[in-house]
Amino acid sequence: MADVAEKRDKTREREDRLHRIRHSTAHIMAEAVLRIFPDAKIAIGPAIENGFYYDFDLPRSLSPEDLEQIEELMRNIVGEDHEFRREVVGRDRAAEIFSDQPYKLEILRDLPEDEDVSIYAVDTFTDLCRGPHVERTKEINPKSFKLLNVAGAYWRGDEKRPMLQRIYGTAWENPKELRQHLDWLKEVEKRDHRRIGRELDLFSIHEEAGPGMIYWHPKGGRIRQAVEDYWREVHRRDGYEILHTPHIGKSWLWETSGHLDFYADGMYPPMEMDKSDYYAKPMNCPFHIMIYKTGVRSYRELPLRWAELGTVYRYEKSGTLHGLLRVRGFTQDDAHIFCTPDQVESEILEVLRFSLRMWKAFGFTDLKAYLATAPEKSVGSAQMWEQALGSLRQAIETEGLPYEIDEGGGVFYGPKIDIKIKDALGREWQLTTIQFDFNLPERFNISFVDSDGKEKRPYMVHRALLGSLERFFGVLIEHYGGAFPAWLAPVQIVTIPVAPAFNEYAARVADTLGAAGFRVESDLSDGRMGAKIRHHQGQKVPYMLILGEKEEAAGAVSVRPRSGPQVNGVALDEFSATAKAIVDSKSAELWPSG
RNA sequence: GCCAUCUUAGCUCAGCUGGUAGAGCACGUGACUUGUAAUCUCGGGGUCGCCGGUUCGAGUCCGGCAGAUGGCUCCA
Repeated sequence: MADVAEKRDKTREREDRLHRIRHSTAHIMAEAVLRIFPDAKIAIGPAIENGFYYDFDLPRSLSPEDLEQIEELMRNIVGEDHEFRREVVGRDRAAEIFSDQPYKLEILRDLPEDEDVSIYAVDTFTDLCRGPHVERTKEINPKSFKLLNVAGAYWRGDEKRPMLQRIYGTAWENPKELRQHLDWLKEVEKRDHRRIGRELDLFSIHEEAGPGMIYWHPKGGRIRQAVEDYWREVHRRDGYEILHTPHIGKSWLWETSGHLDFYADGMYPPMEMDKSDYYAKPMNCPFHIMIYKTGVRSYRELPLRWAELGTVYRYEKSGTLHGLLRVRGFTQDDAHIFCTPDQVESEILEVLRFSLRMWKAFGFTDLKAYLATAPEKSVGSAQMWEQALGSLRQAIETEGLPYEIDEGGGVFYGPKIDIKIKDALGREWQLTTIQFDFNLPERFNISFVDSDGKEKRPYMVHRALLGSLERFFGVLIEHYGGAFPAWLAPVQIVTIPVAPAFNEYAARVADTLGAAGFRVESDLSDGRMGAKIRHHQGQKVPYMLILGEKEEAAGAVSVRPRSGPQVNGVALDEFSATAKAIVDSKSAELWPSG
């Protein structure tokens, strides 16, 4: 126990130290920028994950060469070993110091009146700042920070305010950590799903046909099919029914749901037909409610668990689109649960468990939940919020999932759990969401007949586990770097003859394995075997089967798993059985070790 | 949508201060008939993102538009 506490203290100490270093480096950068642009207006410059930034209002835009120059200046300043001096000053004095810094004056104005105002000075640079900082610049290693890029950023994040130039940098305790971080950034770039998507021929996007729209190629389609097959199977097992609903709906539907009032900006504009306006759906829920309303529902038929791989369209601003991760058309793995108040707790627990099982199957085990409570304006009674929140919290705690409470971060129509998953590079992705909806049942006036014969309002829960198939695909690609486990790989096996004389055997083996249910190809092209191995290794095919005279004579194959050493002379039946077991178990391992 | 940068062959990229486009990979062809991460030969392929301007002449300079990239913002 003491060890754990000690370790936690050490971690916190290190984080604190890094925070000081980063924040102080940001100040040094501001000084360097001011030396080059004496008229620059400075905004804010905090420490962030892995580094820092500082926002400036400058007479001209910065170039990469400017960054080099700034970085050089920073090293000089750091090398001169200046002291960081903290001083508490009166407001008037502060206003005087920053009289030609309008952004600082604005911050000063917004600080609570009873709070001390502190300033930090280092060398020639003084900043309005709460701190903390390092004591002297020698605590910053001149070889352990690097400026990364320049980006536009609105003052105070408000698009109506001026656009500033933000310089991002990364800073560490020592050069080795910096190098590791830069390597990590390289790895991130290598795994970029847009690059891998092209290299492995998985998907494409076409500006001339509509940005933000995903075209799944045959190999991407195979992966999607494997995902969907699994998804349908586990939903069936978990008592869900699968729905299919239209892509467009008349304005009545979106007026009733409230989307046109609250969400019109996010919707594609209407198509007019027969004097009615039709909208592409941004969500599936109203359609599911229409199905709910086709009959009188008894408490005996609840809970209803209705799922749909429903393709929705949302207008996303052009600047926000990003590969598969931010798109305008996508397929949600959506479901709506209609249940009685008594069933809420067990339904939520089951949804959460279901979600955890699914993530495990896809190879994600590091999950964290975020529980969002009521925002200022909300619909639904306090008692409903309380019960719903209680069931969410209960479920998280029962499952022992780490979680944080996002106070007031909920949406107006109900509390929710968002689950973030951590990928192989330690990045968090928010995909799963489980949300109560107190709004739509009201608006569409849905009900069930309870055991006492009275009509009551059911609880409605939205949930998407993978989120959207497109976004999930992007995360999956980056998580595995394109080296998918055998059950997901678009091509699971390639047979490679050592020479053309064995083409016939390679084709026969491929046929046999194809008949056994594998996604298999034979490479009978003209190239040398070495070139074929290189090619398919690059395509990250899980199994290459090398076939020559010895193999053919024995009815065997030599297995070259994507990872790990080749296994020679495996009987074809045995290979087939072993590979099938690995595929069926969704294992990340490709071959039994030992 | 906003700021910055970018857009040359299917992909990755060269093309200096303006003088009518080039490499590697990929693809096609022919040869070789091969045992573990690139065999050799020859060849096809680009209205240099689109529109306009400056110029005797624009891939190159200027303007507009589109898209992409890095951010900001948004994501009831």
